[in-house]
Amino acid sequence: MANLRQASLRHANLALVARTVLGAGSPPSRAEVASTTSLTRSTVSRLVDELVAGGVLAEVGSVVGGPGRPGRPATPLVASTGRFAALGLQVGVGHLAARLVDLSGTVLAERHVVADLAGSRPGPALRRLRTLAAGVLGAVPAGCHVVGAGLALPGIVDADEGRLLRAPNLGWADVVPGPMLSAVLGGLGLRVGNEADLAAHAFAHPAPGRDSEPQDFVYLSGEVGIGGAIVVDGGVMAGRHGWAGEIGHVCVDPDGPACACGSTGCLEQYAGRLALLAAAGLDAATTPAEMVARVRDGDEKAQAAIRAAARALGVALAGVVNVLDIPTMVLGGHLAQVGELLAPEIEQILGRRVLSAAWVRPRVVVAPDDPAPGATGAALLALDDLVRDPAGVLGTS
Amino acid sequence: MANLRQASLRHANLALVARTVLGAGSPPSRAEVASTTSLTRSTVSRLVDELVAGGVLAEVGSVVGGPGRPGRPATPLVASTGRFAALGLQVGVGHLAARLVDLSGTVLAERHVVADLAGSRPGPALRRLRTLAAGVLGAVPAGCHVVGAGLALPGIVDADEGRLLRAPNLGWADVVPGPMLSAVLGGLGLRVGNEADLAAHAFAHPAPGRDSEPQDFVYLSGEVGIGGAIVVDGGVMAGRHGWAGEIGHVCVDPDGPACACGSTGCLEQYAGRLALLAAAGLDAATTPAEMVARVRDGDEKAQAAIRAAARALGVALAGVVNVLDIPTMVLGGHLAQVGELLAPEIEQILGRRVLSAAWVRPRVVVAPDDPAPGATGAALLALDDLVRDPAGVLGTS
DNA sequence: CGGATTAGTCTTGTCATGCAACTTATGGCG
DNA sequence: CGCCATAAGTTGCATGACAAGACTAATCCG
Repeated sequence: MANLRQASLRHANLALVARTVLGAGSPPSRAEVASTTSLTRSTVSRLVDELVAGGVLAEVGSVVGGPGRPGRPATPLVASTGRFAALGLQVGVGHLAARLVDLSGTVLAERHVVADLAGSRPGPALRRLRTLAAGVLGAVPAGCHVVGAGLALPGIVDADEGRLLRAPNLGWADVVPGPMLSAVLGGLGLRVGNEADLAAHAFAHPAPGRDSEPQDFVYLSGEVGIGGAIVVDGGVMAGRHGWAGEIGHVCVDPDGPACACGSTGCLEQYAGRLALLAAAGLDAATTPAEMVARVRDGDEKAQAAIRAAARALGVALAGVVNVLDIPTMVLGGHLAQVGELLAPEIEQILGRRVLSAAWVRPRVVVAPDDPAPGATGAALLALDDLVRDPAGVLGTS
Repeated sequence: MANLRQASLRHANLALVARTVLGAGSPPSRAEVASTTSLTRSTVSRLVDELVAGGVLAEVGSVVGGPGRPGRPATPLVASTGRFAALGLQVGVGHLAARLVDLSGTVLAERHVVADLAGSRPGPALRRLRTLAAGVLGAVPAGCHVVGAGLALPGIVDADEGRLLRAPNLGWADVVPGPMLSAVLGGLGLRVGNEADLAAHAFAHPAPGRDSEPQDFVYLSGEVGIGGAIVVDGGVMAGRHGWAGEIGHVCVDPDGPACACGSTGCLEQYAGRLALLAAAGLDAATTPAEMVARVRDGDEKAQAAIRAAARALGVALAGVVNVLDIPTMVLGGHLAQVGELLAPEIEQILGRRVLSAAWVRPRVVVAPDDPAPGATGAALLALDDLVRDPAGVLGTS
């Protein structure tokens, strides 16, 4: 709750103008920005000129003035491409990824490798990630400024200290990845976050400053276990210590099977990837696509496993919806790949178990197939800082 | 996301100064306010003068300047008493209440009646409430301006439309109380809210602009069923439609007893007041104090009922903690009255079932005994508007 | 070619804050 | 008792950000 001086005013309005342009469906003119922000045209003009000079925004060359529309044609404004970018990294249980995303949301460069890191040691894995990051950073175009870096990790993270506290599925505990990567990052400063939180951020924001359709939802990220994130009004709810969203360990049945976390009947024991495959009598290496095929072919054991998973998800999510009043669920990770099978049944259970279902029917959405949404989210998070305070990168701070 | 003009700047800084004074532990001087807000002394002086002239703040007559402390003595500032107030109303299943709370958090007037409203009709009940409100408003001191009114209701509420959608324990559905009370309220405008949400607000804020210790917690409000509220950073999380916090209908055991809401195994079926008494083999009219006495006297059935309730609460709350990372639980309503019995056992279960318990041990707090905290919360909510934008009540808007 | 229309720029005025000097009120010390 | 140090609060001036409205630019249409 800092005080406000005149400069803050300018900063806030710069951010407002930047967000308005970035978030608009089609490139808006200065005049349009003025009318949507209810700033005057003169003020918007001045702020836009600064943002264009600073490389945050750009004027589209092609001037728009269709027939039947008199008057001076507008100069459409867009996020500038390839001027500011951020590095997004991800360590998954089955892969490593690095991405460079720019202010317009374009992926400028990308590296992705499959790697089985279950039970691995952090050092070698982070060295491999460092190589990926170096490759991506080598592809930075001339004149492009990398403003930040983020790392998505599948576990409980202390964001303030940049520390991974515990990642059961990797077998890692108490790891601080920043120093290991700093040789490649230079002075960039690495922001560490939970994979589900960052994937959820990417789902809510296809590009910096832009909002996608559901702005309030619960995101489920399945890789080996099940992670989750709560998104309210486009922002990820971090919780008191940044550990919110551990939906995988919500209790579905107190008398259920024991979980590695020490509790019993956790959701993960029913709908985690390994639990799902085991219940279907399949090998741990079976791909989700194959599982889907078996269910469609009438494999009764696989069908029962899907039904059990959907039931567990329905019970757990109904509790979440009752508590949070967020009636949209997004299935990501392995849950996305079998999402078409799960969604109808989950929706039916939610309809029965959610108190407010009579007014607003909960719905289940399947996330797009992306092997590393956490990397994108990590990059977007760093770029969001720029959007929130564009004055920081302008000459006059 | 409105734009900022110079006036907004002044409004924001007025609010900042007002909050700083109201939220301070001991009455601060202008100079202290300047240093905590990092505004300059001159700016603070000007803003404080305006707030004092407008009746929001007041200077304490007794000037403070102890020995061993040279320099001109400070002029302590406090919230002005009896100049601005708000009306808080509450309809419970067992009572009606009206309170008048002023900007310093002082209750200027109060009326409270016991009434069994289970299965009642809204009209007569609201007429009785109107009488209470009139009584309280009749006690408004001269020169005191009533700035708003709020109403706490035990059910699902549409705050924007001021409509009670459904209150199962009252037997009410689709009621709009505003018009019924407008004769007494004048042009005041009634804000309607969920009882648990407003009680939680009162717990988080003992007075307008003042924060009490836990600023992140889950509040449970037991009357007949169980309501709840999520408080994050001192603010009640409303959810997408304002219906968040229905913890009473979180599923504890999918194979458990049927609930009136249409689901099975809801928390309310284990820890609701009636369920608790039934499990203990006691009459529905038994008071919580009597129940506590029986447990302490060794009544095994009562002890078992408490244990079952604690177990259900533990399971449900563990899910909430895992999802939200809010490790503080506050027991209100009838749960507060048997809270001393429940708290230790709930804490133990949370310790086992919460993933992050190893780092931050969840704790259970018992709310102070107040028959109508929702009424206080409703009044505080209206006063918070004033604190958030004091310019509204000053001469120059 | 001129009028209508809309986009964008420029000039002037307003107003809230920062800055720094000033006034006020008190304690301490010779 | 009187002077000085110290801290609180006030006053006048400079800065800078935005609003208002006039002005210029570019296009369509008749």
